[in-house]
Amino acid sequence: MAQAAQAAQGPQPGWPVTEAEALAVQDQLRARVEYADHSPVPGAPCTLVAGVDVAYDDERDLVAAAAVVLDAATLEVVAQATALAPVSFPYVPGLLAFREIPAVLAALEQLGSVPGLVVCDGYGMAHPRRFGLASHLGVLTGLPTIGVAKSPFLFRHAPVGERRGDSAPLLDEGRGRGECGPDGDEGGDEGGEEVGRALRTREGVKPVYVSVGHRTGLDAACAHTLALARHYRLPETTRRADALCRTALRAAQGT
DNA sequence: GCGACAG
DNA sequence: ATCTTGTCGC
Repeated sequence: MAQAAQAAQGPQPGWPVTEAEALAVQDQLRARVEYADHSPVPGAPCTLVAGVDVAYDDERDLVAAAAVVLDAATLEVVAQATALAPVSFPYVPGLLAFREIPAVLAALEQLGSVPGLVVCDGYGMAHPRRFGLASHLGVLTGLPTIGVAKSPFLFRHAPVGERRGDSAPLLDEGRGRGECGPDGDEGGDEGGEEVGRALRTREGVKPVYVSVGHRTGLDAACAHTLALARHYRLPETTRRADALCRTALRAAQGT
């Protein structure tokens, strides 16, 4: 079924060290994001969907990543892998990807299968510069990706309906350092550009925040999220990856 | 200048 | 993210 492996390599040569370098990398990679949908049919039998997540121990300079592959229809685990790496970047809102990606890539590489979609714990297009960790991971792997976050970051949205499946546009009203300026059409009618969606996956529970990463459309991203979050607020992919990376980190700490 | 700010 | 006990409810 699964295979748990580990790797302990440092950040790649050329990995950004300063914020300015990281910003430059984002600006360069952002042009390679593809917005046409190439993701699988949501919930289709025998298609593979992966979830990735990381856990930190800054004290010991350690980050543990996990990648878990599920059957999109049954939500059963098909494969999983973990990887350890040194913390490659400090936490800076807007530059999260530089902290998570090296370890996540290592975990994905040790997977025995190639998923048709990768679900990230965070944002994709819903990012001050439209290049969140889901976008970043997508460009580096070429895989369709989406971001499903637990809080709205710097965006706002109208109240979301109470039933499962209800949603409201996530709007960028122009904060954070991204863009400002009075020119250009923001895409939306009033209130800013739609960068994602606040989506209710469970009745009476706080919504999740979905945005497009690479090679996936927003409608498809929401459909995938709903198909993966049938039992809990968060997609089964992120729940499984979260549990696995915590276990991997504890195991590493006891070493 | 100050506060907010995915994980 | 992480530090942390019990508790109310399906």
